[in-house]
Amino acid sequence: MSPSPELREQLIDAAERLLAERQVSAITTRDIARAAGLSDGVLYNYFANKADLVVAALLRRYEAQLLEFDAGLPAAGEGDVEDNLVAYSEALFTLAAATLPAVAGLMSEPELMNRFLLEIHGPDYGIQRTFGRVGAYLTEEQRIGRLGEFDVASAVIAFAGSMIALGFQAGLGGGSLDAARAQIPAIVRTLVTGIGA
Amino acid sequence: MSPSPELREQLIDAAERLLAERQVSAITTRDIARAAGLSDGVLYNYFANKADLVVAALLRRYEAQLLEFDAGLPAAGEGDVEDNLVAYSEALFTLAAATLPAVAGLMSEPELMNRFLLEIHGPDYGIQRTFGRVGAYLTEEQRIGRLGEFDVASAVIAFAGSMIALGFQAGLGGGSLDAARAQIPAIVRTLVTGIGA
Amino acid sequence: MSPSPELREQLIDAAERLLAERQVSAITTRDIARAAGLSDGVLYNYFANKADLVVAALLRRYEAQLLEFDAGLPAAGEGDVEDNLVAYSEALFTLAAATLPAVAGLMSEPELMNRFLLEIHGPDYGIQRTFGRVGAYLTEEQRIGRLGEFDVASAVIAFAGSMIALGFQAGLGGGSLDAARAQIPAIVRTLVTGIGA
Amino acid sequence: MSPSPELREQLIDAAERLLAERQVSAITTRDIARAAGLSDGVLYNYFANKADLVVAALLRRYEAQLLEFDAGLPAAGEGDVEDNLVAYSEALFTLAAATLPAVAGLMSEPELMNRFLLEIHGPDYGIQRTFGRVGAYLTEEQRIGRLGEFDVASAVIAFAGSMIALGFQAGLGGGSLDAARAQIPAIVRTLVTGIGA
DNA sequence: TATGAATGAGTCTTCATTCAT
DNA sequence: GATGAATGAAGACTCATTCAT
Repeated sequence: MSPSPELREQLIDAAERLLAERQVSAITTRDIARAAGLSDGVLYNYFANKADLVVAALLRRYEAQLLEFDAGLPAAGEGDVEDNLVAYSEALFTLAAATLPAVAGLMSEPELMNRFLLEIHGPDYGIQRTFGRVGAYLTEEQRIGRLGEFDVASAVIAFAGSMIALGFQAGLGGGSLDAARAQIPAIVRTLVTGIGA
Repeated sequence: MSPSPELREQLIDAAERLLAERQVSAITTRDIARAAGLSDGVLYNYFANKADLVVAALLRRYEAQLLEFDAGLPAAGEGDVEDNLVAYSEALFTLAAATLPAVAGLMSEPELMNRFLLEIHGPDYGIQRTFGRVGAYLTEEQRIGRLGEFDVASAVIAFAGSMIALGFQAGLGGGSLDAARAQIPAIVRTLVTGIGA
Repeated sequence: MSPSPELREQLIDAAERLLAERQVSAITTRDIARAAGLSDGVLYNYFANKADLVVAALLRRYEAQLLEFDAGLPAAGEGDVEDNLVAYSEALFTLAAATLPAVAGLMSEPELMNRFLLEIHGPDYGIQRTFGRVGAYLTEEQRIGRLGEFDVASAVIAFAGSMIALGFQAGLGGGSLDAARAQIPAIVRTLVTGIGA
Repeated sequence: MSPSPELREQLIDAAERLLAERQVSAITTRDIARAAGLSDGVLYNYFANKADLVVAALLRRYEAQLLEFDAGLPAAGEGDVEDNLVAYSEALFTLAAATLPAVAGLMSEPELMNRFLLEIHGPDYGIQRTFGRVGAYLTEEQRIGRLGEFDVASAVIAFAGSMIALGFQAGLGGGSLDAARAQIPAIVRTLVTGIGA
């Protein structure tokens, strides 16, 4: 039907779509084929096996979310520091909310998990990049004196972790993402001022 | 053989044990029966289906970990505040490291996940209780002036989240738990002082 | 239905029966289950996989044929030597005709072939036993002077080989086994007298 | 690309090559197409189906081996009779070693087997020709008195069968072809002198 | 009530064959 | 005629669940 082999794309798209609604283990090769409007066997014309396709879809999904993460992040030295930190935190929150379910779903498939982590652990991917972006911002603001003395690595964990916890609460508790997002400024405030006497 | 239905307990115990080493999806009803030294069918005399048994086992497991969490936490007003916060953080970290894999494993079985969350969202369970414990400590220290002004709910998220992120890093990156644990004091320090100028 | 686990036997029986009419590769697990009047999955309650069941069936089949081979073979020193050699040859022919198709069918499944040969290469099985039986007879007749000087190993190959070739001709050419069997005395005669001037 | 349909030949060549290394059942149409440097579908422009192509390749292969068999066989009346018989036997052994695996492989595909046998049973092919060649030699040597009185047909079976048995032993027992070949003179000697007292 | 054998739907994967370009 | 992507039937194997004993 399609003249050129963009069926590969169709398959990845379909898998990506399904990944957005269900866990990996709840998606069958037939599901993917159906979702792509293709027959059962096509998959194996483009991928060695189900795992290969799923990893491709996960990477695509992840990459898209990373791009979104990068977009529109404020630069150090501009605007209000705390506002900027809120912006960074919101991006982290969005990323966590979109990424965690899929990553968690991977835990039931150790093989997939390993494949995925292997692919993702280049310098351009994932944790490195995300945390790097936040760390770079904090470092720079610190250098120009708009933030105090603190351990940047610890701060990155605190920011990322808070957003992950917020995402978890929303994801698990069934609460809305928006309600969770509303808590971000207060959390940022707390991280900025500290809780010490 | 056994006259009284403590087979139910045996089954839950066995399932709990298996849950400690493998993901839900990698555990078959036969595995559980074998581990319990019982026959394949008993399960259905005490539980409607596999899901019911697994949920029971997860709750048991979770409860045990919560008890451990509670044990030995310092009281407000005693000792050094920051030392106490490190103790709380370590307990949170241990809980996260022990709990996250199992919870993540649940994500592949939406039905189980829902059932589990439903059960867990009583006031005596889970996040409420855990967060409550931390929150109570912070509130009390704040009241007696050993901590400053801050939003307790936000602080709880910051502490819990940092520990979750640390656990994630260790779990996914393949790093050791001990290496991760070593970072706790620095993180607590950051949370106490804040990052503001 | 059946009270005791003789389903294992039923399965082997069914496989053996199918093996008598078709090649291994043309027999599906479902075929075997159907033939045994059982459901698709039973097989895996008694065997690790299809190969295990097939090997068991092949061995059973082979063993039965070996028993038949042994039965009624004349002893050295009794009766007419050439008559005895005809009897041995007929037994070899029967064995070859019954065994070759199945063994040949195995060649398309290297794994099965290896498994089968491994099992069969005990001293009590197969070529060793068969050839040994013929070799022992020849050696004894030679010792008591009812046969001349010759290399026993070579003679065994000549006898067995002739019968295999006869079986092949019948099997492949579509000729009847009886027609082939009728040629045995002449062949034995030739082997006894030799073709030298 | 190629204007004339010698693609047919390319396909047969490729199939023949693959047949030399694997069993029929382990060769896919795609394998053949790839080996021929052609596309998956061409096959069906020149053959009704896979079976047709495979049969053509088997015949080609068989024919080549028969030619090789014919080449360099000694003529009756020349040289030493027993040396000549060894030469014939070696040729038979080589033929058996090269042919049996492929033929055995066919047994898993009854349809192919039948087609192959049908084609092969012309007077110019196969057993007829091979056996005929050996038979003709024996008959002639017998006529000129260099061999004794014996039934030629039986002798042919004895020679061919011994070589087949030797090939089987080597093939199944895992022994080397050379080791098997070394036994040929002793076997020929036995067939010449006979085993009678 | 406990047993554990039997069930059979469901999973991934392979591959001969077709057919639009 | 040649291409090679698409098809879909079929195969081996797993496992939650049932039920006769």
